[in-house]
Amino acid sequence: MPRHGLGDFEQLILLATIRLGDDAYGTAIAEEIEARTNRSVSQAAAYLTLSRLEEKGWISSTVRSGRDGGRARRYYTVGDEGLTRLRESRDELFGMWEGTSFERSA
Amino acid sequence: MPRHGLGDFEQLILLATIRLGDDAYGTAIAEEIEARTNRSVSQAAAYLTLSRLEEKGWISSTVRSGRDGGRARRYYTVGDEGLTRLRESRDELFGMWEGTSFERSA
DNA sequence: GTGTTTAGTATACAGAGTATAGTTTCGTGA
DNA sequence: TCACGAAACTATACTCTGTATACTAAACAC
Repeated sequence: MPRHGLGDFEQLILLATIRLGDDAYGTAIAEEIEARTNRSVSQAAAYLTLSRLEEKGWISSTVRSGRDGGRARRYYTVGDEGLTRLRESRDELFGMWEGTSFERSA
Repeated sequence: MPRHGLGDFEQLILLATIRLGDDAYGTAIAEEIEARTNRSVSQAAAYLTLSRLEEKGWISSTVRSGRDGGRARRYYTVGDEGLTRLRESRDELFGMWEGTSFERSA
């Protein structure tokens, strides 16, 4: 039973990865989501979701040494598959939100 | 391990219920989602999610006889808890989407 | 009262979300 | 030079959500 699209957390992970661009590694991704959503995100949750997404081929990663020393980091990039899924999720969600009186603002 | 917020499908179900207003019963909710998202939704998926949401107290339901005859239907209404969860999900998602170059359009 | 349609239920299982705990790698300073 | 701490990442376990298949119930038409 393959799933239809993205889970809600997967979506946040992909968006955070895109946002961070060249600096998207595990801990930073978790912090980006925390910062923008006021929701606490454990590192483990982020890492586990990242590796599941990588297994599916929606993102890819490479290890690069930290520039300022420190332990090497695994940096992530969202691939074409991931971008496609994101667009689908966006269309579904925005289509349902539109015109609900919830659509914007607080 | 209670969950943080709404799953993606739960969100669609709540939004469809709000959209349909006075005419929100199981089959119609499934069809509303199909119509607005180009995604196929089985009735069973909709009913199961509706009853789970009701168990949590985020929506409520009453049975009313169909006006045009036919089998009686169970109509759903989103309660305060549900509305609150929806707002939270909206804020999280829109906050992450904003400014990603994915934000709008096709 | 059989057949058809619409509405809803039961069950089972895979997949996504979360928590707790642990390991590895590097820098620092005694 | 090695103990310590911090940052980055891993392992595992478990629950909640998502999905599919199959089934039951009520009303209508004939």
